[in-house]
Amino acid sequence: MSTEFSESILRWYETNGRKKLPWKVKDPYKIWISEIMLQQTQVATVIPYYNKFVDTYPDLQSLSKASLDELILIWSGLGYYRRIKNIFLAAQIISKKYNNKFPKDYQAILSLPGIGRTTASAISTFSGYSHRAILDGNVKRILRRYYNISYENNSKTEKILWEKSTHVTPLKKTSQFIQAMMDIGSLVCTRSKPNCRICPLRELNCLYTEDVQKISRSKKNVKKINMYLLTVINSLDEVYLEKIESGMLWENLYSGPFFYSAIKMNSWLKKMKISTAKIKNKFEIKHRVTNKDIKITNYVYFLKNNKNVSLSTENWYNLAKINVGIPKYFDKAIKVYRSEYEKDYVQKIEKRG
DNA sequence: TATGCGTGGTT
DNA sequence: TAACCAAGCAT
Repeated sequence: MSTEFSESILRWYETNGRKKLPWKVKDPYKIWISEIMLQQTQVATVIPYYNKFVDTYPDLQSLSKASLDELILIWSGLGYYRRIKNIFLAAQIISKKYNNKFPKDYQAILSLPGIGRTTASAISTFSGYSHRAILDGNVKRILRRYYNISYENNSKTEKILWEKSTHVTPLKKTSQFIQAMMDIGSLVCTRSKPNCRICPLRELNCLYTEDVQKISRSKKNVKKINMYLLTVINSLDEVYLEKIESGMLWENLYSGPFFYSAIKMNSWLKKMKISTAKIKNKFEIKHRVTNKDIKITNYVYFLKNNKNVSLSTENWYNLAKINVGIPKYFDKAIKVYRSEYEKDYVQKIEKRG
């Protein structure tokens, strides 16, 4: 164990650490929810989602009663929806196998769906159940700079980084230490323009001068995709939504029907007996996911009487308060539509500023 | 083991 | 604009 390293980090934490984040609590359930939300997601984005979540589901008992649809609704807009499905599955396991008490055993935590080594170690350590190192993006960046380790992303580098993290992580005040590392990573040892002047590792033989030349990684293959989206509205101000099939992007969320070719969209309209004369508006939305650049053309249809079409009567949702989880692009589409066609909505938006 | 998974943000 | 990153995990 490297005492000098950890003592320096812990001293910094005393005066500069983030000790008042909403999930700085003792409840392993709440710590778990926060750790899942924080996977690949920034603190500022998580805070409102976290507060709403623990307000709605304050404990494991309330969570275990929730349906997947309800959980997807509360997760709506946060992204990486597999995470909430795993929370749902884990809640069922905790309910049946652990009598609705969050497990204390590290291997038990690690075996829950959606929980890998870093998340298990963070939950376990923050809950006071163990004293383990983590290896998130912050810790990686600090260690790479401190030890001058290349930015290669292979299993060998990963192994070295885990060894280094375990090496510097103390067995006492472990919780404060790993929190401090993440705080330093996001506040001091930042990706661009790190503030070495105020870094606690400055006088500790940190090897950082400038980032080691990043290995020329294969060009990210971002695909440009056209998507054809249908926003079908009826005279009751309801919108037609379908559950997105498993295997698709955004599976289990709800959306207006969408297609990856205009031909398929048109044959769907024909099958549903929706006359193309009913089209009310058409506009474009740009939406980007990790490796896809999606140009969405949204076609708005208005049906005065939806008895003449073949759409199921079960799939209509109040436009002003859609009570199922929808992807961000559909939220964008609805906002554009409402701002153009609902005077009240426009006024509300203007009032809000 | 390289890739898919969402969204918001920076450079 | 395009590339890259953010409290990673599962396959």
